[in-house]
Amino acid sequence: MSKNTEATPKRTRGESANRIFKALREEILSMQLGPGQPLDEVSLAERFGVSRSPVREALVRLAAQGLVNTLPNKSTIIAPLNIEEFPQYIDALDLLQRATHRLAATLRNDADLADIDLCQQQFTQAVKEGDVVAMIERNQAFHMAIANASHNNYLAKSYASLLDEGRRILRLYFRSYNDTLPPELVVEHDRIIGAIRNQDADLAESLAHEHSQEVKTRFLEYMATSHTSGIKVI
Amino acid sequence: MSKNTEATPKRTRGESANRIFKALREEILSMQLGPGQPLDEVSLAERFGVSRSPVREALVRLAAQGLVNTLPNKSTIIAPLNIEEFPQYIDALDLLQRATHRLAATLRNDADLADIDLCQQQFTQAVKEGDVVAMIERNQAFHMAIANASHNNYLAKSYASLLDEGRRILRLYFRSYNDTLPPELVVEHDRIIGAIRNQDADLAESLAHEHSQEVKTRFLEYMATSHTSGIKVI
DNA sequence: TGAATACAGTTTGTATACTAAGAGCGTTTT
DNA sequence: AAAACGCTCTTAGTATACAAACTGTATTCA
Repeated sequence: MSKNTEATPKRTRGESANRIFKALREEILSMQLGPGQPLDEVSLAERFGVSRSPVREALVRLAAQGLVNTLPNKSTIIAPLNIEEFPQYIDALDLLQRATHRLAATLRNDADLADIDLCQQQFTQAVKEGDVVAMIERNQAFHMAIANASHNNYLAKSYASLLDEGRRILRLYFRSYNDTLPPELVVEHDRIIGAIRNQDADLAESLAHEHSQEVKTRFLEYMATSHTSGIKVI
Repeated sequence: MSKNTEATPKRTRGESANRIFKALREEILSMQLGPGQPLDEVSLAERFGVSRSPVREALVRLAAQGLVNTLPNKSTIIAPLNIEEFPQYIDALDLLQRATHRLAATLRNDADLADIDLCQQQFTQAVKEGDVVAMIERNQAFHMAIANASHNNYLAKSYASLLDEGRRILRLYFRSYNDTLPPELVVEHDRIIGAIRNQDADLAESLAHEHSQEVKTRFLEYMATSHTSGIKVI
């Protein structure tokens, strides 16, 4: 193993715990760190070139967000993603998505629209380049820009945590298709933008609903597919 | 066979941070610790008889829940509750409350109903005794029992964080009326229980909506009341 | 007199040291 | 030979030590 640490030379005081938190969070959400994988405090400290203290702070924050599970006196592991709760997840996502997108259509201002456009632009770019990880991230940013345009922090915060949870499932889903990206996602986003720009709340909610149901359908199809049917077991 | 560790009272290791977290959380939500009040790590460590390490862990977890704000290199303070966002808060609470209570009416089982009944019993007791802090806590437990009966962890978790946030506002509200408790709250809860027991989803949602709107109306009336109108300034 | 700076005190952020709780493995005891 | 005991090793939880940043005050200089 390389002894190369990720320690930054400037290391502003009070930022190292935050730095580790964001780095680990990104690796967990992008599935570079798989569910169930143990996280050792000492090796993390070595990797980031700090002591265990900021590492522990980062782990506590990750645990508070449900991204890792702390086994008392043993280790902390990447939180498993329980696929069996997927229908419930979609129900919750659908509700919050409809609510935020409907409110956004009513309450959005010019600055909100500009933010949304920018996110969509970056999303489109990621799809074009076939960068799945970036696409998932930009997709989340796009919907969060809309949620912020709803001007309801409470709904936006709940919605954000659901989108976080979903990033790992989406990663799993696209990975199963060798990371090919369907370009119709861009069109769907464009339609949502149009509804919000025209302040058509009913249409925005309806499109948000279709969008979440589409995710549900696609993922359930993927789950129903037998990936081992071509393998002879006897 | 492993030993029954629950029986041994010396399970202290690994619990002190959790103990401090729960104690501080309760004091914040019950407004014993007022918004804006600074929390000093050293005095907290002295108070709980531990070092700063578990205290810091508790503070980090509280910060993750939004109950305290960490000012870098300075202090952590109890998070201010921003009354100006109250209408947005009620919007969010209303949405999640309707969703969870509707789902609960459809999906509840006998164990759920027993839990809800127990919470309502404890809530009634607190109202009878005029114990406002206990009443607010039991009210939250009652609605969370219903949310758990919805069998959707994602919605329940979002709803729980909103109820947490609301505990402080409710405390503020009742304190302004010298902690007198209106007994009709018990009746409203009983009606909700009836709808859920009868699996009347529409009624359960409707009652949940009325319930949240009632909180909104009462609180806005309270906010609109001029508490200084009897004081001559000139 | 007023502003700027240096100094001291306080408190957080990080590093390190110490302790206890499990996990693995070998030895001992029937 | 099998189960129980104990040894060691690893790792998390806690305590303590040290360093950096912010606050306030007092002194100095214009």
